[in-house]
Amino acid sequence: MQDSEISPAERRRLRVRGAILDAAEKVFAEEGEAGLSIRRIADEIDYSPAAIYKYFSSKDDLVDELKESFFGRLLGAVHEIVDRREPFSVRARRCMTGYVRIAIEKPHHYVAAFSGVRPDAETSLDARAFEDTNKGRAFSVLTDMVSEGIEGGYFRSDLDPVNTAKSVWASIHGLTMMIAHLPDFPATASMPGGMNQAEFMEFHSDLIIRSIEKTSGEAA
Amino acid sequence: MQDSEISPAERRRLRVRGAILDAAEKVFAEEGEAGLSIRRIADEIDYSPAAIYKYFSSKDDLVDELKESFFGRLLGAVHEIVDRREPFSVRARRCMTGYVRIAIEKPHHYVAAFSGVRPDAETSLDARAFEDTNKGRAFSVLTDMVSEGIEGGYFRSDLDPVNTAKSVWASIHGLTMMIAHLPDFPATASMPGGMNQAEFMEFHSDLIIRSIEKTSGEAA
DNA sequence: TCAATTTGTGAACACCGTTCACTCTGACCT
DNA sequence: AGGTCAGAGTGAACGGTGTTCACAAATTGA
Repeated sequence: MQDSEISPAERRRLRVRGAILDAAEKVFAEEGEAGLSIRRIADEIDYSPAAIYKYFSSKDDLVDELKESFFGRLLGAVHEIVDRREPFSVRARRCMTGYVRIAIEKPHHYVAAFSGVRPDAETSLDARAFEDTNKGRAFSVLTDMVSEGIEGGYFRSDLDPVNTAKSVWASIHGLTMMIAHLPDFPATASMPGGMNQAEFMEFHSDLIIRSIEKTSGEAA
Repeated sequence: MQDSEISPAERRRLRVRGAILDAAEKVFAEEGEAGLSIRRIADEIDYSPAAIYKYFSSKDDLVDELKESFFGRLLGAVHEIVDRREPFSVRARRCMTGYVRIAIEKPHHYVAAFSGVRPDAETSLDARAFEDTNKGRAFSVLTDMVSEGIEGGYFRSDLDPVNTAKSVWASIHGLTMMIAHLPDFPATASMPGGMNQAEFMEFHSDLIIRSIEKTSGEAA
């Protein structure tokens, strides 16, 4: 064991690396991927632009790490909701509204996290890799939630959990993207007394749940 | 009337403008917004880069026109579906699946069309402007469809058409974005016999419709 | 025919991501 | 202690971007 397994110079390296990520995170949150430049980060931490390449092999690499860590926080938040000791019905709802709520706290992050369209698309994600992603893990949480609902008799028993989870995810994702892209999404000028964001999130979640929940007169 | 109201030099101008848009459209469809550059367009039409600025005030302007015209085509296609002489139930379904199907024929266009996040977000769309947009008109078509469903007794009568249309739009939009970003979206390696894209679109639409349709034992 | 408007251009500006030869510092080994 | 060597950090450069501007060429109108 000697002393701490990892030490003197290694720590400095991690500190600088962290500073780069912090600076990038700050700029990214405020101005999005467009406002983020290597030179800008370098200015922020008083280094030369070239220095950053000693810590990240490319800007894409750096940004990927930002996205992944964001999705990690999102995953953690959703997980926390799902694991609560509460009736399934409230957990299911909060799982959806929570996803949207947390995601849109950092709209640029969320949008960017889904913009990983590789031009070639050559077997872009082979599921093995996908499940090693925070995005993949978030999907797993959703699948588990749906499975629990089916097994618990809350959701229709003729539904396939995986496909259902995908559909639910798509619907939630859609609302999130809408709000992220159209900053005052649910608002409508031609309807002054309309819903606010929170109310609409509830409304949307209601509809989603209604689409998969067991109809009243059905056997378990 | 003399001759054609608009003529000799004006036509040449429109022709060049069109050529620029065509070249841009081609590159954009193939390589997305990333691969599109003013110099690239200029090369394609054998003009100097500066020449383009005699026809468009900025690259954003040019791209906006591309997006708007794409959404116009999408709108037209959806409209065509909605206006068909068919039972409401099939029109409603095809309206959704058609939206997704046509949108993902040009993934780059669709994604870009929703990426108009103005950094300041200062009253970005004041509804008056929104309804003058093809995006806005597409939303109107959806609202009308929902209204028709409610009035015809197909959908729950306690639903507000505007908010319901927004929710449906969000869900459809979500699936479209999923497919656009994750090229082989519905696929799952851990589930070999999974649905293909078309099947999943039907499945997703089924769930959406089920969430808003009248439950069996209910009065009109 | 002459003047005026418009179309097109080449060069430049300021930015971008990235690379490379280079210096310098700090750790390690004898 | 001195010498070596990996690594951090840098300035300059390359090729790319959107955009501007003064200027030349062409087309229009009178």
